[in-house]
Parts: sequence; structure tokens; C-alpha cells
Amino acid sequence: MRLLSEDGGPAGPSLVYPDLAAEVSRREAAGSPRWVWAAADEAYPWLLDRGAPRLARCHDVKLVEGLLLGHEGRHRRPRSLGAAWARLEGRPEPEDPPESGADDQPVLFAADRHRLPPDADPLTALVAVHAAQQRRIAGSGHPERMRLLCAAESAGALAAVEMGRDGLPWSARVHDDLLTGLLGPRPAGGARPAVLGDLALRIQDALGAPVNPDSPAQVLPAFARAGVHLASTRSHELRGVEHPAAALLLRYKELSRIHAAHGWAWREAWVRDGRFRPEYVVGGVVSGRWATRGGGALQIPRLLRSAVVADPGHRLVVADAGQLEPRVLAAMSGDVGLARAAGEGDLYAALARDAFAGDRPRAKIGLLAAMYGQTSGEAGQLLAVMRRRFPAALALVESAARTGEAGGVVRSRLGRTSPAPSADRFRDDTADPDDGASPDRRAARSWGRFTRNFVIQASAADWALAMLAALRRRLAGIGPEPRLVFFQHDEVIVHTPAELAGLVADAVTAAGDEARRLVFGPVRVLFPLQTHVVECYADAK
DNA sequence: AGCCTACGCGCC
DNA sequence: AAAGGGCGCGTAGGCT
Repeated sequence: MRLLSEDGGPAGPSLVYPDLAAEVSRREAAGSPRWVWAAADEAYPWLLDRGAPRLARCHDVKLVEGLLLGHEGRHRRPRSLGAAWARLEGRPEPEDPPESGADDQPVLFAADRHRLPPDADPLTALVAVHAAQQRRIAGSGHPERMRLLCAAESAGALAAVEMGRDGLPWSARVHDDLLTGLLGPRPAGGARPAVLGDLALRIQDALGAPVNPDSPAQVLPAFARAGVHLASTRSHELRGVEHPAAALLLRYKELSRIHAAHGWAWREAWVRDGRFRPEYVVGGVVSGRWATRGGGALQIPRLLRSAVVADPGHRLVVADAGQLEPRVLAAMSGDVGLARAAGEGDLYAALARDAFAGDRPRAKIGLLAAMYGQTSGEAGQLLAVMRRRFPAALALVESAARTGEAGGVVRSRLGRTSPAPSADRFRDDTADPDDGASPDRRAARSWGRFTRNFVIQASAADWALAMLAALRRRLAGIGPEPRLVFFQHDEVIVHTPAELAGLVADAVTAAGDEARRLVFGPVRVLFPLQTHVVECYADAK
């Protein structure tokens, strides 16, 4: 195993260590190095498997390359170390390898893993690409912001590996009791629970026709024959239907979804040793949100959250940033009225009091419409109120929408950049504004809604990532036991010995403040993290 | 059989 | 006048 010596630099010698994990351990304890590697999702599990400690900091070349390419308007170029190095050398770029799950790649800087040509020395390439990335960061419009973004993204990569390995505490017994209560005893051989078959029969009786309740193509005509004309079989539409089959179908949908998506088969696939271990994909969403592979980790139904139970003597510290996106809009736009509302704990209530005659639901709809670009129904009217009372906030989102409609790109607070619209999804026809309903125009408006939301969602992700990185560092300061076990957009769960839960809760609050300061500077907007110390996730709401 | 899209629903 | 953002993943039903 090789490691670049401290005084090495691009031309310096590399050192060879028979036991790299031990050397990494020694250096991590001796100082606070920032480890530079091609991709944390490959190198870090490999090191942890061999006894390396948790590492404080890293620079993930692949993730940083993705951020820089996006910022430079080259979203679709390959991001691997080999591709970045080939661009530096003026060689043809290799395609990125297909994303895949964990593997047992036995070496850290193996050329083929990163699409390096056979004659390239991986360590030389890594050093050269890292240096070039530092120059590109320094040359970006806001170097401090881009540096922070790259550091937070890289820290996120460490947290993602750790969370995927630690897993979310999951009680098979509680889960089983829930399933049995809803679906009856587990049928043998993966068969459909009797409750579902029974509901299907009752639906057929009610409709007077044999239908598969899972098939909208069969259900719609069956309802039509019964005199009920529906545009779709979506739940919100069925809820307004008097026909007895509607209620039965709604119950069927609810239960069959639990069975199919989070039933016994799901648990056998994803829960081992009392832990649900999804694979987090950092940078999996262009806005900077994480994705997951397998297990649907970002959609754990509320109904099943009672199965998330702390170990004996432990607690879950559950923290979520309420109303994050409107607070982000307030902080970024500097809108005086919205910032005043965002200086309070319940932003929507403050907004309602200040501008919507105390009607909180209408205030919420108006604000969401501004951020999502909704104008149908009541939203259009509420939007007019928003525009009059919060002009700076509306100007920000509407400017982002216009940029997108014209084919331009927008950036988050820290510089994460929206992709340019692809030619097949978008053609600019602003020269022909009278043709209001043309497919091209609709596509442009759709892209405008995307960029409108991007500036908010991506800046919220900036904050969340900075918060996660700060929290991870603060938890390490408490000790080895408190562990991040879940992260979902604006929510984190820490699993900790009960006696440390108070310290963990304090660390959460401090991390939120730190993220606000780092990402948005000295703004009055609050980003409150609601923190609950519980034994069971379901008790946190 | 595998691959693709449409639909629908869970989460934020 | 009208225009609701981002995901993962299940089944159905068509295709090769």
C-alpha cells in the first residue's frame, strides 16, 4: 500500500506501507489530516474493514469533480479520477464506471477502478487532479462557498458510509406485530395475505365484475360501468367517491402497499442483526439531496416508525429542521417581511398573521406555490398576495424560473448548479410568446418550475449537509458511541447511550447554528431544529 | 426472460 | 389562461 509522504507534493516520493489501515490510524491520531482519495465510497469501507478508525476529514475527488463540472456548465462529463486526469492531460475521457454497490476491491489506488489508462500512475494522477481541483475552486465566483461545499459533500461521503454500515435500529418483533395486526399472520411461501385476497373479492362483488385491484386499466372501466367516472384511481380521487367499492379499494391499496413495500420480504432483504442498512448515495440528486439504493430508506412510512427502537440503555435523538425551505428563501432573498416571519418558530403562523388575516393554511399554500410554481386553483390568488407583501422573496424565485425558461442555469447558495436542460426535454421558443400552449412552451415552463425550486431545494441541501458535517464532528467530540444512524433531507437521527442524549441534543442545536452561520452568514433568520429524545422513532412526532 | 414505460404511492 | 419541485420502488402490461 502506498501513501504520499507529507513532504511529497506532486513530484515527491510515495511511501509504501504493508499495513495501510494501521498507518492511516497513526496519522489520524497524530494530527487532523484531510485524506485525499479518488472516491470515499470505495476507499473508506475498505479501510474500515481493515480496522482503520473513523476519519475526520477527506477530499473526495469524484464528488468534488461533479460539483466543479456542474459549476462550469459541464454536468454530463464523467467524474471519475481517470476522467478528470484525462481532461488534464488532454486525452480522451473514459466513461464513468456504472454505479454499483459495495465491493471488495482489494487495493486503494487501483487504476482500473477509476478508469485510468494502464500507463498512468494512480497516485500521480490523484495528486495532479487534486491540485487542479484546488485551482478551480479558487477560481470559482465564490471560492469560500465552493470550498465549504466541497468539504461538506466530502464529509457527507464519510457519514454516508458510516451510516450504511451502522444501520438504523429496527425491531423485527415490533415490525412483525404491526404487520400481523394489519395483514393477519404471515402466509407461507410469500403468498398474498388472506386479508388482501378477501378485500379483492369484496371489491369485485361491489363492482359486479372481476377486476385486479392493482390494475388501473381494469379498475377504471369497472367503476365506469358502475356509473362512477374517474380520471384516475389515485387515492385522493377515490376518497371523494360514494360507491362502496371505493372505500374497499382504498383499504386494499393501503394494506397491499405495506405488504409489498415494507412487509416480511422487505425485512428479510434489508434488516439484519436488528439494523436496517440502506446504501446512501451522496450526490445522487442534482439538488444535492442524497438518494438511497435499496430498501426505500427515504420513505419509511410513518405507520412503521414504531419499529425503529433504540437498543436497551440507549435513546434516539431525532431532530428535524421544520419549515426549512421557506426559511432558506427568507435568508437568501433578504426579504424583510419574510425574514421577520422566519425569525419566529412557526413561520407559517407569522406569515398568516402578517399577510393572510391569520389564515395559516392559506399562508402555507401561498408560500409553497411561490416555491413550487403552482398557480392553479386558489394558489394564483394567494401568490398575488405573496408578491405584494414579500416582493424580494418572490423576485428571487421568479427570476430563477425565468432563467430556467430561457434555458439558463441557476445555483444554490454554496454554488451547486442546476443542469442545463437537455435538447430533447427543452427547446427555447421565447421568440414566440403568443403560442402559449405549444409543447415547447410547456416544456420551458416546466423547466422554469424546476429551476425555481432548485435554488431553494439545493440551498436547503447546502444547509443540511453543512449541519450534518458539523454534527458528525461534534458527535466525535462527545465520544465513539453516539452514532448518526439516519439522514433524510432535513432530518437526522442519532443513536446514543441514554446518559449522553443531552449532550447529543446540544450538539444538534449547535450544529444547526453553525450551518446557518457558515452557509448564510449573519442573517436573522432562524433555522430551528426540533429535537426529541425518544426510545422509539414514532414518539418523535 | 429481460427491458421499458405508465401508473401509483410512500417520504421530504 | 394555464402552468405543483425532488426522489425510490412496487405492479401491470407492452416490447424485444
